[in-house]
Amino acid sequence: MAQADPLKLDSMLCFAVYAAEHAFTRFYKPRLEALELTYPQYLVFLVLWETDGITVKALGDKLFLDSGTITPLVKRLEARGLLRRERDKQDERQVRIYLTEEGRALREKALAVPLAVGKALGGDGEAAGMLRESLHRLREQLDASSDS
Amino acid sequence: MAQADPLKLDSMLCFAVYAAEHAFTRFYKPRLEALELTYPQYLVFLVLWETDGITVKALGDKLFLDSGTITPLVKRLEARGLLRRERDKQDERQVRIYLTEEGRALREKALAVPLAVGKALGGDGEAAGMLRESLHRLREQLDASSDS
DNA sequence: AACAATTCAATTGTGTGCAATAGAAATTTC
DNA sequence: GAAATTTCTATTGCACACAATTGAATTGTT
Repeated sequence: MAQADPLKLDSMLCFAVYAAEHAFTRFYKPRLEALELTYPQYLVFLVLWETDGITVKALGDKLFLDSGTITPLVKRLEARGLLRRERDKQDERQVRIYLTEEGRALREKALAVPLAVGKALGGDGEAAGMLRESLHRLREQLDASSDS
Repeated sequence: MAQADPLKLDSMLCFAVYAAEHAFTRFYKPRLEALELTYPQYLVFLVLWETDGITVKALGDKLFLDSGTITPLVKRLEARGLLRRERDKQDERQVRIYLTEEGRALREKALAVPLAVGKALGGDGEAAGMLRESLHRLREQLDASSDS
């Protein structure tokens, strides 16, 4: 049966995504207080712990953020001594981001965060994995249509 | 099999939600240009077209936004003559929001937007419906844990 | 009725997020 | 190898988004 009212808020996938995203941010906030990180800052560290020395561009590509967001975000983290920005010697257009000892050390505290998520969601993580893949496909479909 | 690295970005449900939300915003942006609305402004109108005369508080509850976000957002729409804010006579703490004729007229143009989404996602909408319900449950689980 | 507690909208301050632009550096084209 | 194009970071301006606070209005208590 087709939707009677095509503009009904609660029937919209976009709003379900929007609301879930805010719920995640609210959920993370108190859990990230021990690290003194905001959620986007936490995402930056997830990338850096995997790939130290990444360029600003590559970081933005991974997180789907542009330089207008990344640059000030990373600068705040640099001001706190958690990382260091350095222009690439081979290609001086690029700026590479390196963790400081303090930034690397944050990782230990961060391990508690995904545990809290797992606890909140319950289950064995299979349902969460399926949902994650559905969202991945959704993002690809939306991005593919955005170009055209 | 449990996740080898619990801090791997691409394995995280939170990031899948985060990225999908941004993709939706990017997707909507050009589609909402005909209405000259941002995505959050569009959400406000979805509510108002359903429930004209709603209070600022109730609007915030529906969209999971607080007064610090809603108040300036609605004021911008009022400045453009799309709606009108009026203090409730019975309870003067409350401000009710009423559509103007121009705000009501926007609805016609808005009908094209969900059609574009349906086209981008393909299918009969069943998969989208399932995904929407999964996200709804996810939000409830996160909010329930946020309180505690 | 008087006072305390609660509710609600608005404001301030900080941190994203993106469009548009600027400017430096590298690459391509000729 | 000089000029045009592209790539990359940074900046500016505008719009969310939330925490914390304020102040007005209402409700609850005695």
